[in-house]
Amino acid sequence: MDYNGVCMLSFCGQDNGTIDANGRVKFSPRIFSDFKEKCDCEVVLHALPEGALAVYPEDIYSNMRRGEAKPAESAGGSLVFRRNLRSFGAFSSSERISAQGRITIPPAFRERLGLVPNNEIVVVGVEIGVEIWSIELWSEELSKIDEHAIEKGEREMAADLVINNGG
Amino acid sequence: MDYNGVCMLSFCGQDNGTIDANGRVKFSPRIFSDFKEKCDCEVVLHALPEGALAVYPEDIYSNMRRGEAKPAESAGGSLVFRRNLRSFGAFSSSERISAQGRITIPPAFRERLGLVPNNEIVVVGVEIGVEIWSIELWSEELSKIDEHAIEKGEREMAADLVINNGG
DNA sequence: CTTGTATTTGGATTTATATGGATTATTTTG
DNA sequence: CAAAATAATCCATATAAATCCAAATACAAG
Repeated sequence: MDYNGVCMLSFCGQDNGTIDANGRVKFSPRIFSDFKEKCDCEVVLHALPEGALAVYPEDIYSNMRRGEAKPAESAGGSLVFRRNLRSFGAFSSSERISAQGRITIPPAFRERLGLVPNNEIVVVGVEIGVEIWSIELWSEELSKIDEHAIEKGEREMAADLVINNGG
Repeated sequence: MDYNGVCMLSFCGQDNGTIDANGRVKFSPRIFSDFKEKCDCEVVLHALPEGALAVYPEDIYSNMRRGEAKPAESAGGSLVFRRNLRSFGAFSSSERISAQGRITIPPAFRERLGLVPNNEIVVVGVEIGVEIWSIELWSEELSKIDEHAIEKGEREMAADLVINNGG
C-alpha cells in the first residue's frame, strides 16, 4: 500500500540520520514505504565514484547493467573488459531492507564513502532510488551542483546576446 | 539454495581475509553460496597478468576459452596462438572448493601474485566469478579504477556546459 | 618394503560479531 | 492535551570468524 495515500512522487526529499554502532542506516517511513512498494525491499547497493552509496530497486539496477554482452567470452582477452566487471562487481551488492526499515552498509564500502558507525548521514531521494551520503560529502556535492548550474546559466545568457539571423 | 533469499547479483562485493599457514583462503558465506549454486564448487583458477588470481566456475572458463577456436589446427602455424595456449595452460588449474568454503592456492601461483601464507588478501566479486588479490596490489588496482572514473565524470560535466543549439 | 616423520587436509570448538526484535522515550498530529 | 506514530536504545539470538586439533596422506629413511 502507498504511504498515507500520497504516492505520486517516489524517492524524493532529503532525510538526515545516523549510522548505528553496527553500520546500519534506518530509512524514513516515506522512503521505506517506497521500497516496499517498488521492490519488496530487495535492493542493490552501489558505491558511486563521487562518494555516495546508491540504493536502487533490483530491477532498476538490472536495466542499468543490461547490455554487457557475453561477459565470459570477453573477459579472457581484454583488460578493459575485466576492469569493467571489477568496477561493477566490487562496488555492488544485493541486500534486503529489514522489517524495521534498516539496511547494513557492507564494511568494504564504509571507509571509502565516509559511512562509518556513528556518523551523520543524509538519505537523498533521486527519483529512481536513493543515495546515502556522509554529511560532509553531501554538502560538497551540493556546492558542485550549484556551481555547475550557475555557470551553465551564465553561458546560456551570454549565448542569448548573440544575434542569430537564422532564428 | 540462494543466500538469505537475496540472489539477484552473484559474485559481488569485496571481502577482506587472510591466507592461512597452509596457503588456504576461505570465502565469505555469500560467495561460497554462489559457487555452490553455480558450479557445485568446481572451479578453475587462472593467474591474470595484472596480478590477481581469478576463480571462475568451470563452465564460465570454458566459454572464455571457446573464443579461441580450433586450437589443434591453429597451433602448428602460429607463434601468437601457441603462446596464448601456453599462458592459459601454464597459469590455469582446476580446483574444488572444500565443504568449509576453503580453497588452496597452488604453490606455483603464490609468489607471482603475492599470495603467500599469512598475507592479507581481498576477494573481489567480478560478476562472473571472483578474483583474489593481495591487499597491496588491490589498492593499486583500485586507484587506477578510481582515477579513470573521476576523469570520465569530469569530462562528462564539462561537455554539459557547452551550449548545444541542436538540443 | 616397512616404518617413522612431516605435511596437509578437513572438521570441531570457541570466541566474537552482527542481526532482528522488543522496549522505552520522543515527537508529531489532530 | 491526548493519542498515535516515529525514533532511539538495548538485549537475546543467530551467525560467522578464528583457532585449534585429529585424521589422513604423502614422503623419506632405514
